Amino acid sequence: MFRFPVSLGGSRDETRHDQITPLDERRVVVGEVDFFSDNRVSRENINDNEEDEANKADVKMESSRVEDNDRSRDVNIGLNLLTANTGSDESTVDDGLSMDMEDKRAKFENAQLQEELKKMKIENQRLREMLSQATNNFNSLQMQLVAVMRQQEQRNSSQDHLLATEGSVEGRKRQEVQTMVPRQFMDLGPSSGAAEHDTEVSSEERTILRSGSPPLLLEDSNPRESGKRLLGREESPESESNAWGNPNKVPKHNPPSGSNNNNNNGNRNLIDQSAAEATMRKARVSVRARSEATMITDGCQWRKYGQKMAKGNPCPRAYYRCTMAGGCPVRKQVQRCAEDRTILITTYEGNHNHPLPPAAMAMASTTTAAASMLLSGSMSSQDNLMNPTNLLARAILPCSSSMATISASAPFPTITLDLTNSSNGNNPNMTTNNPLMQFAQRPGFNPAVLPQVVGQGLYYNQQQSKFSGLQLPAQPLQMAATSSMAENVNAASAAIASDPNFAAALAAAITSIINGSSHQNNNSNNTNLATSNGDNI
DNA sequence: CGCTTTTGACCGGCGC
DNA sequence: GCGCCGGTCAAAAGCG
Repeated sequence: MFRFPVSLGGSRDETRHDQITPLDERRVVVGEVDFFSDNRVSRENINDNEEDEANKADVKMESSRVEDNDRSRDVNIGLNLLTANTGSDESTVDDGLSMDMEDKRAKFENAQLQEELKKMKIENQRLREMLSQATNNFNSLQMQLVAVMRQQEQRNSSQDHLLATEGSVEGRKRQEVQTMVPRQFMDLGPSSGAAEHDTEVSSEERTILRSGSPPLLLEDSNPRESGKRLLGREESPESESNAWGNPNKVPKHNPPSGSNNNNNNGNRNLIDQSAAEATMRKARVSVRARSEATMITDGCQWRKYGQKMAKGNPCPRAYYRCTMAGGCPVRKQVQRCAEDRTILITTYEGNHNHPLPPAAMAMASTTTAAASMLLSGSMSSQDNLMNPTNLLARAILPCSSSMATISASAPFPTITLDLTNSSNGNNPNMTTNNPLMQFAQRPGFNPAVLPQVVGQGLYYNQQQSKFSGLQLPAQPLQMAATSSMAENVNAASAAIASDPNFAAALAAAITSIINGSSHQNNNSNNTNLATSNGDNI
């Protein structure tokens, strides 16, 4: 087991430049875009610094707490064993033993003690991973709930008018019909020029978009159903083999559950974990950023294992694998945008199965959160990963019609975090409705640093073991309950400006996007968060 | 010498 | 069945 230097003042200049980890040193690539380089963070932002301090303190508390736990474990274990030892010291039976024997015994017991300690640490690690998994699941459900609430709110507001003008029975019927066929989002795609976006929209996707929406499944419009499905998916022992260990055998779609009935508790968690990994493997998080460098610096250690020329793009696509730990399933693809070669598109897949340095944690948390968010909707249907009722699609597509594409045939759901921020000027509304963009558009704020801001919020939460999920509910629900856009904006802004908990800010931001989408159906033609499920590289 | 990168071969999925 | 394509493998080369 190894520990990374916990330098959570990641957003401060001096820490970044003075405390470069050995890994960082090894991996410095000339000209890389360093998303997490602190000189990108405006020091004018006092709040950020204050939050850093606060989080630093929190993390310190956490680590000290962990140490305390370890100590307490030590004490407990030690007492048992040492008691025997002490007893032997006082025992008249052992009086005849030489000091040499005592010494050997002490050493032996010390070794035993250390062994025990190791086991406990491993167990502790395992428990933490389980807890993290549970948190992810919770987040997913939370997001679904928020989206459903928003939908209902939308329906209610739109139906109020209908009910006022028509008979109540007629209105109720219409409401039911709308509930059954929530296809307004898919319709937006082709009509709003999704295909014209750029080469990120594959020809396949264009075909799909032109050919119209695939049949919609109804389950996802029902919160209970989707929740059930989500749980069913997560609890189903999808596949025992680690998808990453054998990448070629990763099923592109979830096989029917029940293919494996090995449900003894010992394996259950492992199975759930591997199933979750396989699930996360399928979700991709794509980050677009302007960069002349060959690769962005995300704090992780990558090894290139392949390069291919992708169709429709003169720039080669490079494949990287995380090498920070053996068997880490995380991979990423790096490719330049065909239309604008200054844009570097990095696509992440999978979850790290090892501790990460703070800088890497930022991006990892961001991608994990995005993937979880994406999967919370898309994966709830076993029949079709890209069911258009996909939560994220529902949430985001209306306000991102020019960027978001949806295809029923593409293998992997992908969420795109667009940090190029190239067309903000075209849509001033977005700057007020999207707290992420509010962040990015602060004076002196480089949009490329966005993942750091978002990611560290999650990171801090995870490090505090309080977990973002446990803190997410308050604000998203609160936000979803408000119907006024101005309130949303204010709440989101306030959350970011004053709340040291960045995860809450993230939640507010996401919720704001979700809420904002309902107000921007007509005039929004860009966003910094888009979904697609094809290879949009 | 060990690690990383390069690059052609290979494999599986998918459409025709 | 065949070809295309994306993704991965693995041997060779490069590098410190």
